[in-house]
Amino acid sequence: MKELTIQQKKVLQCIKFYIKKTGFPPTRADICRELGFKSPNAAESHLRALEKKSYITIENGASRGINLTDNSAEKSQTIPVIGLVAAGSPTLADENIEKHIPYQESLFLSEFDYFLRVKGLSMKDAGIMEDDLVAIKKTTEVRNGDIVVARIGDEVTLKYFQTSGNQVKLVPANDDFEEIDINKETEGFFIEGKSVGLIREN
Amino acid sequence: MKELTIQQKKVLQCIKFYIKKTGFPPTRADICRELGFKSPNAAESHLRALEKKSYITIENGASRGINLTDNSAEKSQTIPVIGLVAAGSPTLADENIEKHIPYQESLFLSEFDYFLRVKGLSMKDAGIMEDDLVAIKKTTEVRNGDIVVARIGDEVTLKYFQTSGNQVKLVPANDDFEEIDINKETEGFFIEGKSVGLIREN
DNA sequence: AATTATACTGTATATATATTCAGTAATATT
DNA sequence: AATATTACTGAATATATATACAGTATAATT
Repeated sequence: MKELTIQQKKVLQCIKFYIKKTGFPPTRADICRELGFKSPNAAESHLRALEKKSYITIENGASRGINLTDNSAEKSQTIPVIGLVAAGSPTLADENIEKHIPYQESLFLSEFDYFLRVKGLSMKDAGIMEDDLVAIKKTTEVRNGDIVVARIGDEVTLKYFQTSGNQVKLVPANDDFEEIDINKETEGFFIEGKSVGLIREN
Repeated sequence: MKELTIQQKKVLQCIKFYIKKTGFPPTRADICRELGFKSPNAAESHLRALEKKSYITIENGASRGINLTDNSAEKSQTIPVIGLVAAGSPTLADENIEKHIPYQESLFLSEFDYFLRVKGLSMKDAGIMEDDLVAIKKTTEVRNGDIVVARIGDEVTLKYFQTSGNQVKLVPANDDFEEIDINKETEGFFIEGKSVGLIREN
């Protein structure tokens, strides 16, 4: 995917905004009006550049024949799914991202940043099963009873959160697993976020 | 909402299809080509009729200035959420619908018809908790091991499905509940559909 | 040093498009 | 019985629109 120049980005944004506002794509003249160009050819050449870099397609001869490609879809419209591997941290780096799911505003009651693919059954009694997608909100502000994503060094786990004073308990929802007792100040210990929802795809 | 004539419905469908296909609305000539009219005025007058009945708006003077109104949006774009009450059947009748959720094509691996709001913990060990939303596909073709929505008279339950011969077992995923044994031909017994996914909103 | 891409203005024009007017005809409503 | 609505054909036209051509200028690439 070729990089866009600042002006080309502006034109692409203008097209998206125009479609959102009116329901149909802009003419060359519309783009000029929105962006302050004085010649329709300014819009024309930007459009051809965007076409060349395949952010749009242009139906030749048709009025308003601009079509956004899949490429040019808003990135913030999709949510990454991250695999929870035993000895890996759920970062938003590309290599950890399993796939993207189209974004949906009202899917859960609160906002969230990514989905975590669950491995293992340590939260079974909380109704969280293997391969479920847990919606994670990135935050360090968690309360007792929250289901949190905790990192201890390279290990990342999903557990109930319990704290008193400087001690933290990470409690599994499965008798076959043992709870983790750790000091808040421990090197490498970190709360990545908390669960705000769940999706099971089966 | 005023009723549309058959021809007006065809024109509205044509507009929707054209936008889906090309990304921008049709011209009068496009509509004529699609529907076999020989005069652009045929399209024009249908458009004005659709405008009058507020299924579309028309931006005068603009080419392809047709805009679908909220009225004309496809109803299937939202999914109903139905409450699973102890002594009530999950029908799609208005009084049973709790709310609507915006539709999302790729949310689960297969298609589904509605969400069922879970009451009780009879499927706890399958990771289905109180107030979860189970995505239900309406079908009678279910297999052993599927989680199904079964109706027995006025009662509706979510259970594992097991069959051999003419006998059906509806098995809970919780030792505190008892399994139901029933004959396929029993009066009032019906498989409403099966679970194909789950959402937890907490 | 030559070429290409970016970023425009300004003019011109073929044609794509909306839209009006004049009809015809069948059906529904008042 | 008169009027309005639906459902078109057919022709005409003003204008909306895409698009080419001629320039100017700067920055990046080969």
